[in-house]
Amino acid sequence: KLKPDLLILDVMLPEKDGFEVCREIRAKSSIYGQLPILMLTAHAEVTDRIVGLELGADDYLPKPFEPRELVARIHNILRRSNEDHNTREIKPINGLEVDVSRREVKMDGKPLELTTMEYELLILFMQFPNKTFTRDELMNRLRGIDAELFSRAVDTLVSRLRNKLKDTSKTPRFIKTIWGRGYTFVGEQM
Amino acid sequence: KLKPDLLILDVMLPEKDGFEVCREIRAKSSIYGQLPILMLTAHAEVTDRIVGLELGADDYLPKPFEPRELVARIHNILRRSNEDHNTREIKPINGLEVDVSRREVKMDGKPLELTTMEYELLILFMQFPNKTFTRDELMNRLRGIDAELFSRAVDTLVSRLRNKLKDTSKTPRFIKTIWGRGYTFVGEQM
DNA sequence: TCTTCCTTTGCAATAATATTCGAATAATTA
DNA sequence: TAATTATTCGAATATTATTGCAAAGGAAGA
Repeated sequence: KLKPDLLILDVMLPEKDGFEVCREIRAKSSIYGQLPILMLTAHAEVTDRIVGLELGADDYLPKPFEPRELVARIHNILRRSNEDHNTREIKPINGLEVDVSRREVKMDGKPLELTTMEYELLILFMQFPNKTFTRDELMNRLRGIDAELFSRAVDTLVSRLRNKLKDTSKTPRFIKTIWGRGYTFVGEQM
Repeated sequence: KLKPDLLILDVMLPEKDGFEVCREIRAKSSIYGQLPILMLTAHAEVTDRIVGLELGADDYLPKPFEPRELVARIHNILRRSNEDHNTREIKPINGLEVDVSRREVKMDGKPLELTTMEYELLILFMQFPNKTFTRDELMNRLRGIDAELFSRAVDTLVSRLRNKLKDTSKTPRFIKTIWGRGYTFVGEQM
């Protein structure tokens, strides 16, 4: 599964036009509700630009354009969206709080020092509590597509994270092993 | 005192041009370093747009423009920059005091001589204690341009600032390295 | 305005660290 | 018992710290 940082959207599409796509994405406002959108179009008309921006595109670039300008605009959007992106909250679960913008993790109020991978793994888990991830899935989400199938790297990582969370596989407070399948992060208890 | 939310900057100014102003704002003043800037110009040249965006303007609108488009763009920029981009107090932290109006820094009561960059870096840090900045972010806010991705300039700067603060990376009193991510200025201790 | 001197800053090279992977081994579960 | 998972440790990899040097920038004086 892809996790896009930015959508470059051409207005000229075979089925429906880009405006429609843009509106739909913004309207559904699910996971991609805030996905930065850069509209690309041949129409240099002013009205088009207005429509594009009002529909919620983050920027608008008429064709033909200079590659350098495209790059500059992409940089610009990403820089801002990273700041916004960081605002996206992860709900505290079971005594664990994560502040993404500060890259700070607290367990029972005390700050926790995590390495890059440990941190990434944790926020991935916390974004989808109770979802069972296979090792493959985790590998792909954490490192891209080049997952070694027979690697026990994930186990190692989970082990280290558990260790820092003072969690154990036998009586898991946070990360539960789903035997023969993968791992899951336990959400709220009842 | 003014607390602007947005700066609309005309490129055609009597003394110096808007590009210069934009660059200076982005580079010199960390306080307004994040102020959204909308550049306005008669030059419809592509190169102008490139320059404007690379200097850190948030958007660019060539004259003549439709009032509706201006409004749409303003909306757009402000939506993205909901965060408080306004001046923040710089509170003394852990023995470090900064008097912005005098451009004076004191550590444990003794004055400290910092260069421009070191000073800017420090007040940027102190405005957002405990926030983790990536190198990119720091570069953008300090120099106002999209810096080379693989430059270690920030490391150098941090190293020098640490040196003057008598700080070390191993047992940081002020600037902590977040491995694989960037740096953070440690706020109040607990 | 030009020149000179001094400071600052970025870059590159190198040294120092931290992290991550994968194999080996121990432990656990079906 | 056979499979699967947990943990540990060293090697390989990735990232950061520091320092010297040259270029850029600024201030002061001619």
